[in-house]
Amino acid sequence: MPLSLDPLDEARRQWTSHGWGALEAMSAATAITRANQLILAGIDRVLRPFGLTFSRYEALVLLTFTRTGSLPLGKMGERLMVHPTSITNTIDRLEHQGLVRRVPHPTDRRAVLAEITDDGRAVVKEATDALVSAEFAVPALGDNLVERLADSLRRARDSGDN
Amino acid sequence: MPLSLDPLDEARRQWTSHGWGALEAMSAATAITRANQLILAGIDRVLRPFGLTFSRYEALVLLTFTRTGSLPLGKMGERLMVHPTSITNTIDRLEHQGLVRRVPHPTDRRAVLAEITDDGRAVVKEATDALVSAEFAVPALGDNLVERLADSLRRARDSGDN
DNA sequence: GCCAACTACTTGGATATCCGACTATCGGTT
DNA sequence: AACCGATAGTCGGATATCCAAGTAGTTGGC
Repeated sequence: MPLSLDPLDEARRQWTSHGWGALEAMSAATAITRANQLILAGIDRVLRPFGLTFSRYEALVLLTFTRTGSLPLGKMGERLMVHPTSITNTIDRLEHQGLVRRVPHPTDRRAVLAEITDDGRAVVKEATDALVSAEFAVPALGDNLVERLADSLRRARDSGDN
Repeated sequence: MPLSLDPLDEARRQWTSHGWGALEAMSAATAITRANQLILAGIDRVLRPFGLTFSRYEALVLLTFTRTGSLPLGKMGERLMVHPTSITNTIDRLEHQGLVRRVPHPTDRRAVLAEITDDGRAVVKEATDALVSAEFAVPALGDNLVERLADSLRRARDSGDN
């Protein structure tokens, strides 16, 4: 699935000729959006045989990285930068798949811990091998787009008033 | 909504200490995912007062950039790199809002053109002004993340076998 | 000129995400 | 000790996205 740069270039051309501003920021935003679409599609395709999506995979990896194999849902949402309700949904599905289980927090009765199961650990291991082999679908972007994206971001930073 | 780089750094540290591979590709994929979450959230917040999402805004801009103010749905899906069914959904909503209308393709009776309305043109103009003022939410990433993201992408390109 | 293969779009079903609102619990203040 | 604001998670509703499958129309080969 090669990305033609034409749409991005065409957008820059049209944007300029309409006299609209913030060209670099627009380019950066658009490039990130497209790159995300490509990478997410590629990663999800690699993960499908394991019955996982990138969201669920990320959640499992997070649990793998803790000493106890468990975390409060809220902490997971913070780390993954998603809304609390998204984590509830993610853990619902992982729990239904038997890859994590909900356990009560030992000291805070409001909180719920997600704890990875043995099955969960096994699946993460296999899925990680597959993702590493696929270089996380980043190569799917192609040298050109990676370079272009990096350039756009640098220029947006340099020209922005942030 | 500042992004702490800690989660990304922490992921790199843990990933390395577990002896997992494709570190740069993983970092690039994760950084793009996070950047996309931030930018999309920022842009959608700017667009909400206009009753638009980024998807619908992009579709309207695409139509604005054509001579006739219209395009076949399939072409739009190609340009925006989304599945045909997503465009159907997007145009459904825009049509319901009165910002575009479906018109039959003059020569191909399979195809459907989406044509921007006067209301659509007016809304795009206002929304664009707002987005330009907000620098497309790219500044929300912060200098650090933009630089880090650009670096990750470059290193992923250099270390990848693509 | 016909039929098979292809193309354009839509429909139905699934997942992920957000927001607003709600319940339960915690903790500091008075 | 009681209360009240803050916190943790869940529920209902909305949007965007994909995939599989279906319908309608087009086109090329024979």
